[in-house]
Amino acid sequence: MSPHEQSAKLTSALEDYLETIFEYTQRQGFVRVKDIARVRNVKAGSVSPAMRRLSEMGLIDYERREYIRLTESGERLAREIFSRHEVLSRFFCEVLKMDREEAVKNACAMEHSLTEDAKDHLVLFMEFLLNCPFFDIVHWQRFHDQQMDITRADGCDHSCTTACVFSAMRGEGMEPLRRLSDLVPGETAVITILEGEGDERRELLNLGLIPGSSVTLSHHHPDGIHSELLINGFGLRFLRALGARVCVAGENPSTRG
Amino acid sequence: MSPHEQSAKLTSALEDYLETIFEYTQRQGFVRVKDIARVRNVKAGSVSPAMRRLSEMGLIDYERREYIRLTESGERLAREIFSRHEVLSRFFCEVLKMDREEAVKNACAMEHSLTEDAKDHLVLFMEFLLNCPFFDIVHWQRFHDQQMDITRADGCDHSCTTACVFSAMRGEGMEPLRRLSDLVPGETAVITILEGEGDERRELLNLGLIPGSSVTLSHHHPDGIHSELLINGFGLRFLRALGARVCVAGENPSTRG
DNA sequence: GGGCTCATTTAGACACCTCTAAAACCATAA
DNA sequence: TTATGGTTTTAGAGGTGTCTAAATGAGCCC
Repeated sequence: MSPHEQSAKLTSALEDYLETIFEYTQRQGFVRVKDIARVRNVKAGSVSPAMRRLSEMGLIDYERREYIRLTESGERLAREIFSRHEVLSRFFCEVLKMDREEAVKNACAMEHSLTEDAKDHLVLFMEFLLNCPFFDIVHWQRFHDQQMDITRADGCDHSCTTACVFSAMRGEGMEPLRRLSDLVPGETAVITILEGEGDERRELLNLGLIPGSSVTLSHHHPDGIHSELLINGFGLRFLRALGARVCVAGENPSTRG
Repeated sequence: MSPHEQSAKLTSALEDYLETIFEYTQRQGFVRVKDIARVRNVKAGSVSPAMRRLSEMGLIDYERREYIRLTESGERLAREIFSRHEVLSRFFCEVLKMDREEAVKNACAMEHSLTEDAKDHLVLFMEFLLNCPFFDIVHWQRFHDQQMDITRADGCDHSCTTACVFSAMRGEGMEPLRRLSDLVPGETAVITILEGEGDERRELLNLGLIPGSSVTLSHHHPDGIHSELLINGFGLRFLRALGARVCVAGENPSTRG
């Protein structure tokens, strides 16, 4: 009856349960333990105590063995949780152009830790993209598709294509791009493009070579095939051959201004 | 010595420990239990068993009561985890323009659930923004600052300003925008802008009124002050007065194409 | 060596979430 | 009314991660 602990923070598991209840009740008006267990892929024995706790918190109306319904405050909270889910999955799906399924999977896992502040900024950004004529979705779409094709390609080297696309976008014709491997000791630059495909590309990322990162080449290793560099203060020894796949710009590009 | 379970998936807590060890050893070459406990804000008694497990997995070199160092495979994995962290915090900070501290806080909490696929797409998007001349960072910056000022304002109604900014961006002069409250029963539209400030804006979001969402007005409630609508299949009763703060576009805007 | 101090480990508790298996409950059919 | 079958709850156990408090170890000064 009384909302005992309405202010207490929910655990992620309880948030998930509440969200499932919301989604289900939107369709049916009520849920049973069995439904929740099925949707959330757990056993009914795990759901039962969770319902008791949600009920004690005043978030659901629940008498043992009866239908489960949201209270008013429960629905408000559930919509709030669901809104985090929606913002994230919409961003992944519609802005980043991920597969719907993969987008939702990520959103489900990340939504519990998205702060209000982050949500505010993310939504504002999406509003901007939705309305700004200077963000040319056509270019982004084309670039995305082309890159994704490349990562799925059969090993053929498309780096020239990539450079082309970027050069065209920059309005610079076919002017050659500088590479990480071109840097001289002591020189600092910003990473702008990774040209690797698939796993090779991921290897670059996993080493910390992330677009937007500022890198300083410390020195070439005596072995002649490695170089040492500093990425945001972290040291890294890498194969110079790999560095040829990393494009850099001499000064901070416009996005950082 | 031997990497017993190198393939076993790490829990988030162990990932955090490994990441902390990485960051610390980059500066000092080694870490002690005490350092980790301080940085991660836990007691030494909690760190100890975690180090034993990481050691059993072959990710760190650790003899009881000695310094902690990463093994080769541990460092590789740590860099991979750190790369997820970097991608996310860079996105929050440099693209979404959040405060560095808040950006890192979110990244720390979300990094453990960012899949490879999501990271790929996010990085690709950042590459695009870094290089695309059609994404005019100046407009985004100005819009961001203006909106953020609005949310921090003292309650004065800036909706005209907001409309102005958007109209200018769309190159439409001062042509009036349609509102959610203007929809007639049965009509469908896409949410483009939320004009509320601070908590009012959040209330809209928490109800599910998210930019990009498709909404269909079901009917006006007999009480005259509420309306019922469908957002992506979910029902919602809302105050029509609130709907005046929500801008909509008749057809899918360009971002969805 | 003795004693001091600090770091680390261990042990015991608690919380949370999950599972399985068995018991309790309920509705419906015979 | 009784039997049956599906649903839900309970009980017990395991895994993870945290804490506190006490025990252990190591270094250092006298």
